[in-house]
Amino acid sequence: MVEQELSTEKVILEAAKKVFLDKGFDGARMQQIADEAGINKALLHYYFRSKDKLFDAIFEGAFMQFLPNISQVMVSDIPFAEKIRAIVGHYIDMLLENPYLPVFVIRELQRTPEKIIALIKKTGINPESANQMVQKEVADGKIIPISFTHLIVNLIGLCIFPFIGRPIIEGFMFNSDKDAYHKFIMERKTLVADFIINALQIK
Amino acid sequence: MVEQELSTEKVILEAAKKVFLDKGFDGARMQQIADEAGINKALLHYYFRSKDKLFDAIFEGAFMQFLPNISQVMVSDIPFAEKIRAIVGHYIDMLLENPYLPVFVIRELQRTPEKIIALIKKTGINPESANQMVQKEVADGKIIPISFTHLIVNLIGLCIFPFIGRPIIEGFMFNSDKDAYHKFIMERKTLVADFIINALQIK
DNA sequence: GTTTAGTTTAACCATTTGGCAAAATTAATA
DNA sequence: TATTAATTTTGCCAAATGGTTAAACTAAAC
Repeated sequence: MVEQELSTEKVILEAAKKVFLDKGFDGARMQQIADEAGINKALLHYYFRSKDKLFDAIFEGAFMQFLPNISQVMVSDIPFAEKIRAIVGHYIDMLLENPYLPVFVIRELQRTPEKIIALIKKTGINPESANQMVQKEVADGKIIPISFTHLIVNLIGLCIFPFIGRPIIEGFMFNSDKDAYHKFIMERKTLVADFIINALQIK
Repeated sequence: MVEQELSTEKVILEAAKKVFLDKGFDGARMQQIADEAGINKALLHYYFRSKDKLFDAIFEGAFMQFLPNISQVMVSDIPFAEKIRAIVGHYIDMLLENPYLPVFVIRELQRTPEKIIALIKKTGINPESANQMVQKEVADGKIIPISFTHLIVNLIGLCIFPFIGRPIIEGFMFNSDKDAYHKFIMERKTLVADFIINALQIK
């Protein structure tokens, strides 16, 4: 038989993701997840023994989404400036679709840092190729001397802060004008890339 | 008579600040705060009727500390580049002394955004003078066209992300080498300012 | 018709917030 | 100094919250 509707497990995972993303582990309630999924609390435990296990089931995916995939773009055969534009553009697009992701990851990063470091290491992500790519640009005199770490920290910081600080930016700087905030984010897709490219340029 | 030791209220506030900063409202426990203060749990309720009230008592101060004081520097009579250096330098110094502050504020900003927007508005902070200052630089052709909002969002994002992302940067990029992380932050005091100044320069 | 997976109801129980009255301490007054 | 009043602190417990489990029920599969 064809399952036309989502399986219970999927429904739970989706509900859990929604609630955990919004409230964080400490703020989330099993009851709220059950309500969101349209089932009862006990069923959550039938599928995922505990709150912790349920959380783990959604966390890895969410966290992986959070990490920008730098390496792929960095080793591709396009000019350096285009690489920056591509990474920033894709990353901000992802953030537009998952605006709660940064706050969620940051919160959990503070709660269980070791667990998350272990997760990154497990994935085998390796910044070495991207690092060498950047250092070659530096050596060739194409960009100012800067370590890969500083560069990537700058890039991510510039991309995520508008999402992290949304309440302040939208509520205070834009007097709760949602459209103004959205326009602001859209502007940043090119503005941030240009900002970085300009900052890296040698005078 | 001279009170050589801190009053009970101060001790409680300090303990509360420490625990709330680390764990957030949802993660903090009254018992833990009492332990930290070396007093009885009931005494917390005697001084501050509820967890909410105790939280409010520490929040405003913490939040105000988080906001960089831009206006003061912006209207001062020094070259624009020096203003950027001053703001970034002071802000990173403050973050070095209060490394948990950004995550704390971000977490609570997500939990009760309205409350915090109201708080900012209450303080009467006004970005207008700083805004005009920046727009004059733009009009005079000293820097590229950029809105004050984009500029300040860039600046804050560049400053706070290394603190927010510390576990990843220190644990993953620097293989848990604390000294390397600290050196990295120190480098950023000048690097971030230079990065911004360079990015704003017209070619 | 028996077994099994999925689901619900109901309850349990640990944790945590918060209230209250008594005890202890400090300050004020006779 | 003794007494009284006010403040601070403690121990204890009520109430609520929230994660977890047990038991019962349903429906599908064999």
